[in-house]
Amino acid sequence: MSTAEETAGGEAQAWGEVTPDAARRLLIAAVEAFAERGYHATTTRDIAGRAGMSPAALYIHYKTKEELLHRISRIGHEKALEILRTAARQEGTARERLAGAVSSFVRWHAGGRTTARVVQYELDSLGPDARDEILALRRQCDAEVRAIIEDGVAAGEFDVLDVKGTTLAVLSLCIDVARWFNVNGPWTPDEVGALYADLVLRMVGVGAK
Amino acid sequence: MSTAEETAGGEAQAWGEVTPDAARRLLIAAVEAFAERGYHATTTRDIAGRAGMSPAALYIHYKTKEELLHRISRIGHEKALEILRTAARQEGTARERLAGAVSSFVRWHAGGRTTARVVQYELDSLGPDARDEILALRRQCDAEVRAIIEDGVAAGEFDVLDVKGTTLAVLSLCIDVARWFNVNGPWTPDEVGALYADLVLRMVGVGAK
DNA sequence: TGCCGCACTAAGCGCCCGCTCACCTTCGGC
DNA sequence: GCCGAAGGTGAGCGGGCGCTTAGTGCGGCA
Repeated sequence: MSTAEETAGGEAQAWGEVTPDAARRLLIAAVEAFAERGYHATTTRDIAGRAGMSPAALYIHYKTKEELLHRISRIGHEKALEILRTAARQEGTARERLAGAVSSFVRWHAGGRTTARVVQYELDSLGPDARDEILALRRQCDAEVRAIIEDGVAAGEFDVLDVKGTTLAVLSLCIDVARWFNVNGPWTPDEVGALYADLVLRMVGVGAK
Repeated sequence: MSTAEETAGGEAQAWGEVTPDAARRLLIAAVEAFAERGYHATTTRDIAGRAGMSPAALYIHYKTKEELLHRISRIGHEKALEILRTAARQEGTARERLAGAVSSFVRWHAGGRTTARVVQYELDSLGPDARDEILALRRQCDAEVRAIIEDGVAAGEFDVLDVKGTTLAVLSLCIDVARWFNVNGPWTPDEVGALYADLVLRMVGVGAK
C-alpha cells in the first residue's frame, strides 16, 4: 500500500479516471493553468490552447469554466482523503499511524504541488453549492487526523493540550506545503515528509527517537 | 513597545501612514475587496465604490490596480517584519523570544486576517519587480526566526534536527493562520497565539512548561 | 471679487473575457 | 453507399474589464 503510491513520476496519472481522452487533457491543462496563474487569471482560451484544442472544444466536455475547477477540487480532495484514510487504518500504534499519515500527506502536497495548490487554495472561487460539497470532504480529512490524535491521547501515548487546535495546526502545516514547496528547492518530497512527521510527533508530545 | 501593538481593535489603524485621506480610504477598500474575492476577481469599480468614490478617482492616487496591491504588500510585510524584529530583540532566553515571536506573529495574522490574507496569498499577482522586492522582505522575516532558533541550538536550549527546515515550518504554520482563521470561530487571536507558541516550542524540542 | 489649481465625476474607449452557434469531418451500422 | 451521432472548428456575440479624457465644483489667495 505505502509503496508505489503516487510518489513517483509526473502528476498526470492521478486523472486516469477521467474518461474521454479529450476531457482528461483539458482537465490537466486546467490544473496547470490554475496552479500557475490562479483561477480568475486563467482564460478558457489558455486552457484549450494548452490542451491543443480550440476555445470552443472546452464547452463540449464541460458546461462552464467553474465546472472544471469543481471537478479538479472533488477528485483532489477525494485523493487526499484516501491517503489519510489509508494511513489511519494501518496497523500499529497511534504514533506510527500519525507519522505515516503526515509523511504521505505531505509527500502528496509536495510531489503533486501543482494539483494540491489548486485543490487547497482555489476553493473560494467555487460557487456556494460546490464549495459546500468540498468543505464536507475537508471535514472528513480533519476527522481522520483527529481520530488518530484522540487514539494516541486515550492510549497515553500523546500529550496534547488542545486536540481540536492541534489537529487544525497539523493539517494547516501539511497543506501549506503546497504553497511554498519548490521542485527546484533543496528538498525532495520524501525529505519534507520525513521532517514533517518528526515535527508533528513533537507537537503531540512524543520525542523524536 | 510590546504593549499596545496592533492587537486591539479594527484593522484600519495600521494604515495611518498613508497620507491623503482619499488614498487611505481607497487602500483600505482594496484590502477588503482583495481579501474577500482575491486580486484578479476584484474590479477597480468595486474598490472605488467601497471607498464611496467614482471609478476614475482611483487613478488620481494610484497609477494602476497593481500599484494598490504593491503598496498593501509592502506595508504589510514591513509590519510583519517589525513584529518579528521586536520579538527577536527582546531580552530573555531563546525560548522566551521564540514564544514571544510566534504568539505576536500569530496574533497579527489572526486579528488582522483581512490584511494578512492579502499580504501572504496575493503575492503571485504582482509583477516580477514588485514581487522581488516583497520576497526580499520575506527573507528578512525568515532570517529573524532562524536567528532565534540558531541561538537556542547554540545555547543548548533547543533540540533541532534541521534548522532551515524547522524555521520554514514554523513560519509556514504561522502564516497559514491567515487562511483558516475565522473571527466567528471558537478561538480568539490571543488563544491561537498561545496555542501556537506552545506547539512551536515543542517543535524545537522544549517541553510545554 | 476673480481666477487658478486640484480633487473628483460622467462618459466612454478599446480590449478581451466566457460562452455560443453554424458548420465541418470522421466513423460505425445497415 | 448513405446516414446520423459524436466531437471538433472559426467566427463572433454581449458584456464587463482596466484605464482615459473632457469637463465640473470648490477652496484659497491676490
